[in-house]
Amino acid sequence: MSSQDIFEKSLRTHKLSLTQPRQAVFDALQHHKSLTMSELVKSCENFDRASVYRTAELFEKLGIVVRIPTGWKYRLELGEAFLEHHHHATCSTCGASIALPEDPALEKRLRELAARRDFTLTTHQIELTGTCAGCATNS
Amino acid sequence: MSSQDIFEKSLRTHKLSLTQPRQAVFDALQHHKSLTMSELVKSCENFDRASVYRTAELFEKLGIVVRIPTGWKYRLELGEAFLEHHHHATCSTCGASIALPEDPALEKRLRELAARRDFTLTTHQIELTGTCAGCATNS
DNA sequence: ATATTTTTTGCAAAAGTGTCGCAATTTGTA
DNA sequence: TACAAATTGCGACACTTTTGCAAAAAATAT
Ligand SMILES: [Mn+2]
Ligand SMILES: [Mn+2]
Ligand SMILES: [Zn+2]
Ligand SMILES: [Zn+2]
Repeated sequence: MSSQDIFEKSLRTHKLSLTQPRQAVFDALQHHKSLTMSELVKSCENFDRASVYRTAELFEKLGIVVRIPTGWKYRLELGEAFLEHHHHATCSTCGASIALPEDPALEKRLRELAARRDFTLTTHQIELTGTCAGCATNS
Repeated sequence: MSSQDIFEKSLRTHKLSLTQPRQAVFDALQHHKSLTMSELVKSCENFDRASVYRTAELFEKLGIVVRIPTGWKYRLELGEAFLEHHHHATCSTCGASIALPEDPALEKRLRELAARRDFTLTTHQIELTGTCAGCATNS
């Protein structure tokens, strides 16, 4: 089952139309791995800003995209149905967003932490902040 | 040494004035535990928006406040000189924010993860989302 | 295929967010 | 109290995001 299929199925399941702006937003997310809102708007310049915003909000509700907070802005990525679960480190000097390797031990630790507070975990977010290798060298 | 003392000392150390807007921003941060930018601006309505922004930026540089990315906005909290390092689980049903127990093993794991990408860690953020014990029972 | 119904879009306007230069005011110091 | 330096408030500006609504597109029924 291709990403496109999963995408279409998700819309169908929720009785939503597969429209041109929605396809364009999905394509942009597949092509670029990770986008800010303004990058996404630029990628969909044939369509109205408002439509892109509405689509992004909708996709987030459907779990098609996830919002990744990176310092002051946030980035959009395809959700877990399309990409492996992962976290990011954001360089506060150059703004680069670095995907981190999977770490099952870390994930397990989080589940245990939640369990200790009788908290039923549905999702979580980890964001590392600091300086990337490149910026550390050139300073 | 009170929080106020630490605050004043931080300003003095950097040869910065203790002004009315700065005190107001600090007070707001102490009173509310955690604020968005617009909440902070509202809390300091006697002062200009630009001053509040400039103060928030300054405080962040001094480490008096930390920026906590949550979803699409970010929140401001007093930094580690004023509050213990901690993370939260947020109940998506009732909105409760549950402080999590310290977990040195988790913190260590994060440092190791960063190291694997040659990333110099200055700070990090973890946010668990799910259902609290109370809401899980009443549903 | 075409008509009908429903959903979604584009537009235009407005509200919200963050930044900047500069004159006026406040602050620290003597 | 007076002076010099630091900071503020103002006003303007450049985005960014949200909203209502008529027009267009998409889904459904005929
Ligand atoms: Mn990623
Ligand atoms: Mn931590
Ligand atoms: Zn960098
Ligand atoms: Zn709850």
